[in-house]
Amino acid sequence: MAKRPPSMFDVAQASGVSHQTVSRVLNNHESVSDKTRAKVLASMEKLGYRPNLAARALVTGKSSTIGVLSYDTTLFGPASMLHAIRESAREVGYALNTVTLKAIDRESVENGIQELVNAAVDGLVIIAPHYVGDKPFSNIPGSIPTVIVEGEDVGKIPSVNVDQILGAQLAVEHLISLGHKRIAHISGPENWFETQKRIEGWKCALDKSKLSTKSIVAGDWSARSGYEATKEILKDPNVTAIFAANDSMALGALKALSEAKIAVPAKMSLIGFDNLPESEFLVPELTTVIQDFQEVGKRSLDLLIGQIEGKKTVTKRVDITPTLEIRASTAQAPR
Amino acid sequence: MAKRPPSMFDVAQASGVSHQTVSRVLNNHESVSDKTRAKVLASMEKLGYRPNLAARALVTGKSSTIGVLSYDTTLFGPASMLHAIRESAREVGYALNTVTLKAIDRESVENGIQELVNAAVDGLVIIAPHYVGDKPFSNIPGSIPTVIVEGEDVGKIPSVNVDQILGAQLAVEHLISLGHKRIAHISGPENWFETQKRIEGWKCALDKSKLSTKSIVAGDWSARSGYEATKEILKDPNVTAIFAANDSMALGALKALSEAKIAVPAKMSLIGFDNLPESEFLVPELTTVIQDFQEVGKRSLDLLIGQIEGKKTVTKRVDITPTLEIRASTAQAPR
DNA sequence: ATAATCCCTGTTATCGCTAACATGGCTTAC
DNA sequence: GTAAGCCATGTTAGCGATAACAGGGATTAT
Repeated sequence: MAKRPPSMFDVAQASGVSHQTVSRVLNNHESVSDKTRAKVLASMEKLGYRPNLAARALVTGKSSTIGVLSYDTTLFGPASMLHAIRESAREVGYALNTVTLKAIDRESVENGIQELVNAAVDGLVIIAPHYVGDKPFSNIPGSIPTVIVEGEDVGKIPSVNVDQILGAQLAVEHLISLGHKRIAHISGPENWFETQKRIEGWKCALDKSKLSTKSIVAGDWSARSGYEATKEILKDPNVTAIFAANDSMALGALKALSEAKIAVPAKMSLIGFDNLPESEFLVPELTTVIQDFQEVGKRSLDLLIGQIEGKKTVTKRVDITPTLEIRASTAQAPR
Repeated sequence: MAKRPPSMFDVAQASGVSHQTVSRVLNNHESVSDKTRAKVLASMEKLGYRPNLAARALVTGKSSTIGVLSYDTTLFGPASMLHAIRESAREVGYALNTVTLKAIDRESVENGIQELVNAAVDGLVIIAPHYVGDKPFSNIPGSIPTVIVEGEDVGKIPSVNVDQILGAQLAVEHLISLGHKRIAHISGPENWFETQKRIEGWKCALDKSKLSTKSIVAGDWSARSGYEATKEILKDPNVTAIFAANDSMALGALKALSEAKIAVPAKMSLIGFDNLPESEFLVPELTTVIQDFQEVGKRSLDLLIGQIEGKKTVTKRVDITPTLEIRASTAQAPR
């Protein structure tokens, strides 16, 4: 009843060749005559042959699987990157093994890495944009190709990064050009690289224009935190613009501003980061910084595959440039 | 240099036993003396031994991998379910192999299934909530345990479903109880089960109250489509409430209403579905129907594992009850 | 005391595939 | 015409684990 699925030997027998020839056909080896190849392919089709990946993995030592370590995949950013990575991986014949981090301390990250290493992944993509200490990850075997996404490249691991500082600068300079003098920032959680970089870009832009007042409140990326942070910021009546480190927090800010009866953008300009699909349909349409998550995911995988296939020219670092999308939530500073 | 990782034989040698004893220790086989076990465990630790999963998969015929077929994982719903499934799977020692569907026709679904079957998954979770024809999926080998999430159980495949009809009824009845007579519906894309069920619930609730006017416009789940649909709906000045089939479309509706200078909820009540994390921070806070995606994911996996481990009592169908979350976007119908 | 039983451990075969080497027929070169 | 070379194919040997059976020593039963 539950008979085994056909193996190479079955195919070999059915087409009157050796199993090795079947293997050669399967791997597109060149020295197989067209006639034999056709015969074998026909038998495979007829028997419904499917190669046993475990057997192949065992003998080649390659699992054709890429490990991805990521933080909360229900967030738009990670979800988008993961999606792009998955698609790209599929195109080149790799499956994904994803481990999701619950906490963001060093130990969790190393445990996650260990788990993927144990699963014998051929390569590793680490999307764990938190600061977890100065030391490079100790438990990535030297033999496993790795790419870090949106993380500081401790050690010499190739990485793909969006230029967060530039993104923040674009946002803040836009506000400055509209005449805003006091521009508050709702940042992300402290131990994220993205948080630090965006703060840096914000500060840098303010400094360039000799604006010394830097009011900042930390959020946690959630709409709720943006809402709370904004209430805090509003205690300073001189603030005329808010730069939120992501769109969700900007959305929360919008609510707080609405409750305080402060019109956006007439009395307060607001700018976000990420460009959620919904952001264009907020009231008012949210000005934001676009980072192309798809591109980040795709490039990460390219970089990783490059390493795995052992290309000579290994790029050490890929930078993605964010762009400013000006919509209706930013306007001239009120006089 | 690139020396092989230690195998069972290395561990066996280091601890002076046979490789089979090492295997027994690894699989917690009972008849191994405590002394031997300790010795072997020590050697494993010392050598940094990691079992080769490919070898195990080859001999046991089990890959310890579960295949998940899903549609657009950047959407909140699928992403949440996937997350829950992943976590639950990890707890019981299974990895996930996810294939994402680009299109929603029958062929794509069957191709996706084929891909996962080829990858020798031990079980299959299909999150493909589209209507793809009456026939059961032909290419799921009878031997592969399967669970369908949010789909019609064609054939006899166990499924996990949120009671979408009930959810829609809760929403619409809430509007009716507030005195609304003309309640428009922005539906999802036609070939989704969820779309059909929510339409059914909406119609059913209207019928119960003898409200015969049923204006409906289809969207595609996106905020943009909700925005467009609402502009269409507003051509009928008698509509006083809109039931959107998800929160994103409700968000788009909010924008269209704002542009038309129709106050929510004073002149128009609005209700969504899904409860996005952001929905509570929209202006006004969005009344919505909560479906517990986490629970759906978790239960799906439980059901699948039950089948895989061959439990006798196989539940055929799990129903999850949605709940209505009343917030500020719904109010008494204007007189 | 001898046989039966059980516990623990070892030996051998096997899973399905690829790598490496072996072989045999045919072309090419001198 | 024979050596050399090449192409297409076959043969053998593992990869690292588990399964099934075999066996030896201690304990228990007769």
